[in-house]
Amino acid sequence: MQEVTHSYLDELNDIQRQAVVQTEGPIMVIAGPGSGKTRVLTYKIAHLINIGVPPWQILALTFTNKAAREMKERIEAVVGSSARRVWAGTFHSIFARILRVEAHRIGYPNDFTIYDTDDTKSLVNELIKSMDLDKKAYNAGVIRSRISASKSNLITPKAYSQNEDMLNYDRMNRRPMTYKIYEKYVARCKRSGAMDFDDLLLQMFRLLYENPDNVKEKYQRQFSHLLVDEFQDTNFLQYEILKQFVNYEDSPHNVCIVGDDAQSIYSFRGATIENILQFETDFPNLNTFKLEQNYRSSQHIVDAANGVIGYNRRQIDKKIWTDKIGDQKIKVIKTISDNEEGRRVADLIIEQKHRHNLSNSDIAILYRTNAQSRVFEEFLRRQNIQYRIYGGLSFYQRKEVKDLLAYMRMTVNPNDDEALKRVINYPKRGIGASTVNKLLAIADDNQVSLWQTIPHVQLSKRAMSNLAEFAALIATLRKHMAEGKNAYDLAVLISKRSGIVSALKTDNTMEGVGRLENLNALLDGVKDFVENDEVIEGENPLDKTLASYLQSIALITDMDNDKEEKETVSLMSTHACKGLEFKSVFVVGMEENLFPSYMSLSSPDQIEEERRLFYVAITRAEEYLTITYSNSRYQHGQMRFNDPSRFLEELPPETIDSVIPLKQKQGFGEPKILGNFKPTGLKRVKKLMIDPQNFHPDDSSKIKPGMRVLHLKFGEGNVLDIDERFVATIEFDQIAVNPKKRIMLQYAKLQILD
DNA sequence: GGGGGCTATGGGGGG
DNA sequence: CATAGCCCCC
Repeated sequence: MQEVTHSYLDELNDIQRQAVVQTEGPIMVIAGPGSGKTRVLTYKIAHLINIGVPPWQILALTFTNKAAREMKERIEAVVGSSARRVWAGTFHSIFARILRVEAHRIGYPNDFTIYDTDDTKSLVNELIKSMDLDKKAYNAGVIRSRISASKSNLITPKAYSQNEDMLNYDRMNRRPMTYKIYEKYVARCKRSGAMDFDDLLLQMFRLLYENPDNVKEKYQRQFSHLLVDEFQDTNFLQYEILKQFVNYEDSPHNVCIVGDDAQSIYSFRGATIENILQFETDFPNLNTFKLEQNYRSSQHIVDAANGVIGYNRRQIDKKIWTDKIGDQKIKVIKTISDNEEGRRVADLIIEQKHRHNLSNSDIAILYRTNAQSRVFEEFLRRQNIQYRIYGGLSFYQRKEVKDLLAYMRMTVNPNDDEALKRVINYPKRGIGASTVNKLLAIADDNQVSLWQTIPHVQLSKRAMSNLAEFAALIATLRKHMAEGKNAYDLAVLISKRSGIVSALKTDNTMEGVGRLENLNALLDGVKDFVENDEVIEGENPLDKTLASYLQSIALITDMDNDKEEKETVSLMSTHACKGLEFKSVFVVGMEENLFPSYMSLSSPDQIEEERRLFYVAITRAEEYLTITYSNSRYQHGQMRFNDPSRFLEELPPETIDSVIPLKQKQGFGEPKILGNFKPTGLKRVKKLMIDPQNFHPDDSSKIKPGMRVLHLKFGEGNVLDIDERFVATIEFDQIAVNPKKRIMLQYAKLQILD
């Protein structure tokens, strides 16, 4: 009725608009690459808010934090700051947030630890060892993924132990005790007050399904409208949770899923396209919208993508088209070695930048495996081209960072067995494997955490006193936490008291210095967290506890860092590139055994998934697409000779520029590092409005309405109002979107200007 | 219990 | 090639 008055609707094509303005009932949007999918999602949410749906009743589940953040920013540009109260985030982060409030209802502490992949692997390894199993047959990674897959399909340890198919499969692979490891694994996580990534989904499901204190109705009422992005990448469990939210008596089924079967690339972690088909069955009065116009790529790229994906058998019928002008064909380049490939790509980047006036940020290099990034780094560095690697080892996975985080985890939740194992003897305090094994045995007998066994263990005098010292350390840290110290003060205290800092200070090697820098970067990050003083209207008051900090970082990935950073060439895996676009894209390493991966060659389904992955990669390009492959490359430490990828033959010939003949060049000799590049991971790039040197915050109790003040991040502004909770409303001059910020004076760093 | 040096082994994508 | 795990010696 009022839709005509909303100007953003003019920015949509007919189909997009129909999908946006239908605000009731189930909707499915099949969205080809570059078809304005994000635009539909964001405008749909903006539209819901405009017609009066409270933002906090909207739940939007995305695939990455980055996608959620961008979506929120774009909604905010349309409807203002109320957009921030939309529940937008990844499945994992949204459910973690809910579980922080509700976990006690299903037998977990609300301050539960989140185990990352390393933690779970270490736990599985420990169980394999303690059960005296052959660790060749029982590969921790394989067992871990069996457990993960079981959870994702709602198969409990009990169901597993009664499932003849799964047992047979394990027997055939000479690991019949897998079910037992699974059972012990679950018990261990439980008594450690820990959830792994799958638990964030599984326990969320349990919470809704078992429905203690009618908690399900609470969330069904709260979330009146659900939206799911990248639905093709959801697994069985995620879909079951979705249905728990949506299916109840007289439910309006306000659920909108957006996805593209052709871009389903995560079956290895349980994603299933079946969910799309199932959705059509489960919601028969569904309206389906197909977005087929591609606004991103030029004709040849779209033709190539259509050509390639046509080789897949099963797919939802659609035809992607574009009216973008441009006769740029796809370049396919063959090189003699992986080194040569790196050099050619770097040279071409220089050339493109000059010839087409591109900047670094217009360019991406996409590879199948993260290990391929090395040669490109090397040559980009030589050419003095700024770059950034996304993915790979994230900052939070570095050893020294994990060590300090483990102490923080122990402080928040001392029952966290994995954290305890990590730090009980780091820095060295004379508590070795035999002591830990004793603790493990007692813990197992009594089904308690390692921490809880400490008062009961019998050891030699010396071991006892070492152990008592460790326990006292943790108890002291916990005392400080109970006294209300904020996360930063605690983190500094922990880094000193634990001895981590002094241990690293004695190491004067380059590595040691780097580690210390990383620790400081971590502490800076905690400081950042504590000093963030912006209040989001209607949200809980700012929580600066260590537990809250740990929660805030548990689910961030390498993709989420440094969003402000520009002017770098992006290097990332083909998986990580989903949802992004660049003027110029290089898809490298197009060889058999690499892309498609040798792991996928035996199964037609997996080859099809590799093809979809290639489809995703090439559709990132707006204007220039360059594909390279190499005659030879170092793989697994030795020289390999792979054939060109089968996917190259599937590119329609008329979309390809003549294959550029291989040019032999002399080698460069020893690589010379030209400097001026930054190591990845430890940067903390925050846009500051002013030079911190010139910033001298005043006592915030002196701040009064009408004053002119300076804020480190937001710049100059006028204090409009201060309410009874000492939250100031300040309008900042240089903030374009929503210049009025709510700042909690308790944490505020403000300098008075007049 | 700690540390150094050697051997064996595995090496995909990510929340 | 990188790392985990093992053995041996202190």
